[in-house]
Amino acid sequence: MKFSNTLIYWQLQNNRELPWRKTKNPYFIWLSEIMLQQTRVAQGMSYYLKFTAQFPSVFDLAKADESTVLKMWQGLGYYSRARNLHFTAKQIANELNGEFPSTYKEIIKLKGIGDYTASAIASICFDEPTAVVDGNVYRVLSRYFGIKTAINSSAGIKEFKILAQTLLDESKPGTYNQALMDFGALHCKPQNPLCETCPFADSCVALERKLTKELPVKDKKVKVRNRYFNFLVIKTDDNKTILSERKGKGIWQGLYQFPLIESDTNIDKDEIVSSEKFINLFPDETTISLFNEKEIIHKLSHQHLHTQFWVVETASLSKAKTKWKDIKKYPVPVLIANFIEEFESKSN
DNA sequence: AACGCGTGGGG
DNA sequence: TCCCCAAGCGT
Repeated sequence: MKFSNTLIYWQLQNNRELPWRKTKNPYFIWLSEIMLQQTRVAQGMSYYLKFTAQFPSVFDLAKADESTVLKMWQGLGYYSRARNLHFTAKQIANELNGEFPSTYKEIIKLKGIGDYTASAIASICFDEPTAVVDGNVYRVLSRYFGIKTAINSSAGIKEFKILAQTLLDESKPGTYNQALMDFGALHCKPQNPLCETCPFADSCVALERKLTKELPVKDKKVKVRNRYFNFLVIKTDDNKTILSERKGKGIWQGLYQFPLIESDTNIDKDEIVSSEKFINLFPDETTISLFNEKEIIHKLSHQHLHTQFWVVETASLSKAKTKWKDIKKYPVPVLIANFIEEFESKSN
C-alpha cells in the first residue's frame, strides 16, 4: 500500500483530540504552531488555551503590550517566539487588515515563521500541498527509508524536505502532514518505538536492519557554558526593589530580573559588597545575606547558570522603583519566578 | 553554516 | 545523575 494511505489509515484509528484541530482559522493554527516549536503538546496546551481566551483575534494580540505577551508566555521558553509572534500580529492587524497571508510563499516571509511553520499553515488552512519537516518527520522517514544523512546537516535538510514532498498526499495535505507528525510523536517515538504493532513493519528499513536506535543521525552536541549569577534582591524600608528589563542579545531578552553581578565562579559576601556595581548601587548602609545556602543550577539547553540570590535590606532608595506587591506583573524567567515564590512563602 | 535561544519530562 | 530531546527560527 502507498505510504500516505497506510499513514492516514493509522491516523483514523489514533486520532488525537486537540483544540487546534477543530479549526482552519490561520490565526489559531499559527498560534499553536509557534507554541509547539521545540515544545511538547503537554507543555504548550495550557498556553494555547490562555492565549486564545485572552486574544480571540489577531487584533486583540496586536493591541497588547509586548510585556503582557511575554508575561503570558512566561515559562514556555524561547521567548523570541513571543516577541516575533507579537511583531507579526501587529503587522497582520495593521498592514494586512487582519487577513493572514494564504500561500506558503507569502507566509514564510513573516517573522518567526520558517519552512516548517509556513508549510503547516499553508497545508492545514489553505490546502496547499507543502510537506512539513519537523523532528517527527525526520525520525519517521530516516527510519522507514534507512537514511543515515545527518538531519541537522544542510545536505540532510534538503534531502528530507524533497523526500517528504514526494510522499505528500496532495489531495489532503493538512491531514497527511498532521498524521505524519502524530505517528512520529505517538508511535515511531524516539525511545521505545512501537515496532511490534507498526503498520509499516513489513517495509521499514530500520526495523529490518536493526537500525531503529541509530536513526535518525544527528551530529554535534551543543557545548554547555557555565555562568555564575549573583542577583541582588533589594528590599527597602518602603517595600520596593529594583527589577529591570534584559536588553540586547542573549538569554531572556525582554524579561525582567534583579540587579545582576556575574562572576567567573561562585563568590562570597565580601566580594559582592566590594564590587563596583554594589558600591554604586548602595552608597548607604545595607544588610546583606545569602538566601540560598546551596547554589541553584538553572539549566538551559546551552548554559548552566550557577546562581546565588543575595537579599539586601536598606533604607529607601531612589533607584528602587518597583513595588514588591507589583512584582508578579512583570515577565520573568522561571529561575526568578521560582525564587520569588520561595522568598514570599518564607517571609510570610 | 553554525550557533544561540528555555523549559520540563523520561529513560 | 545525566543525557536526550520536543510541531524551529534568526542571524
